[in-house]
Amino acid sequence: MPRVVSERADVMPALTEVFREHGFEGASLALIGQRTNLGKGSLYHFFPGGKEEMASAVLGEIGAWFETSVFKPLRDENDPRRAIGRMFEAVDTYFRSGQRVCLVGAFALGDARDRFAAQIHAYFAVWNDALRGALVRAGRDEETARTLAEEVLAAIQGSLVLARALNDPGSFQRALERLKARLETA
Amino acid sequence: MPRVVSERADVMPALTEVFREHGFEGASLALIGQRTNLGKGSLYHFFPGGKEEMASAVLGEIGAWFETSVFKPLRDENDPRRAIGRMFEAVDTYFRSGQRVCLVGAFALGDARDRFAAQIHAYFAVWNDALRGALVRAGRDEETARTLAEEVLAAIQGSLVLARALNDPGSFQRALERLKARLETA
DNA sequence: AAATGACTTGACCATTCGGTACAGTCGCGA
DNA sequence: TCGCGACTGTACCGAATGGTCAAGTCATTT
Repeated sequence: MPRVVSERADVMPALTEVFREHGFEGASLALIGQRTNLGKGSLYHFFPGGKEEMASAVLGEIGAWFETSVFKPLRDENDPRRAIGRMFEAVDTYFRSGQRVCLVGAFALGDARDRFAAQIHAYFAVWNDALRGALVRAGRDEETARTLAEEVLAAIQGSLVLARALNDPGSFQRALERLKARLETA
Repeated sequence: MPRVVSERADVMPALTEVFREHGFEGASLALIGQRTNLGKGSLYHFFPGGKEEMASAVLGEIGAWFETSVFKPLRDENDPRRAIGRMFEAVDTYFRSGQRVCLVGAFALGDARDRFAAQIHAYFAVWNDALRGALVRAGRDEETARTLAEEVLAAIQGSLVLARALNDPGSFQRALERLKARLETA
């Protein structure tokens, strides 16, 4: 039998995909095991806390990715308009132009909401804040920026729901285009 | 022991709430039984197809409610602006001003997507169509109406996600106000 | 009053669940 | 070369899962 020494990081992509496709309750250890090519022994070696720790790690990784690829640029980049443009690019890539679902959003709507409330809340709150800040730096007044940021987040999440429900990724792409256009016009 | 003769319709509200709160996988028969005050025997008497038929019935009832309370008025009412206003009222009531989640949206994002693809698709497609039609009758050109309808549906769904994630029903209410304002300005 | 049939109960079934235990297998530092 | 510790597969656990079923209980019909 092959000994494939792996580390936690190696299984994260597969783990993420399983939770994204099946939700928390739907992702059984059996399924996780076969998708990661890891026995329960290994799984519990890397995640002593079991399924809950696995899901939490996935949320953490997603949060970290967005932090470096989206939130931080929104806060730090000199040109806020450029940062916002990059945000849309990153979002489009991440959600595979609407073919992928937002795990955090799915968790928020489902039964995993309470269990991971803090991480789910943080994801959206931090994004909202970073975007609002960038909009202010781009010249919007505080109130408009607040409204716009909330609107953008909701539109992204909602269009992902629609894309998935109607089996039409175009819903997501069109939403992104609309949002870009709206944020560009001063 | 009390004999409480019930019919299918009596258990629908409780059934709906269980699926809404726990999703398809998360709603166990034990949970369903205690929330409906019905033993498995009765449950299987009313829904021979088991959990799947229960969830399907719930989706059907939701669809029917929206059909008579939202879609049909959008299509048939003489004054399309009035119909749209009523749609927002109905939606606000139905989702308890953002404290309730959209079961159809939650199913669309989760693992129940494939199982109930047809019903999920129909819900959004019919709504989209009815709203687009009303917007055209209200004076919008075909293309604007199509875009606006899609935008409204996505905004509603997205703001429900946000409301739930941020634990702030206000996200939903503000979204509804914004949408109302946007659809009123010709 | 007997029969019917919708409704209910609770025991029961095989399967799967998340999780544990443990006997290994190997890479690596001493 | 030896032993430690990281890693892995598998057998196993009790509980819970979705689902079945026989044996009722009654209100209604006849």
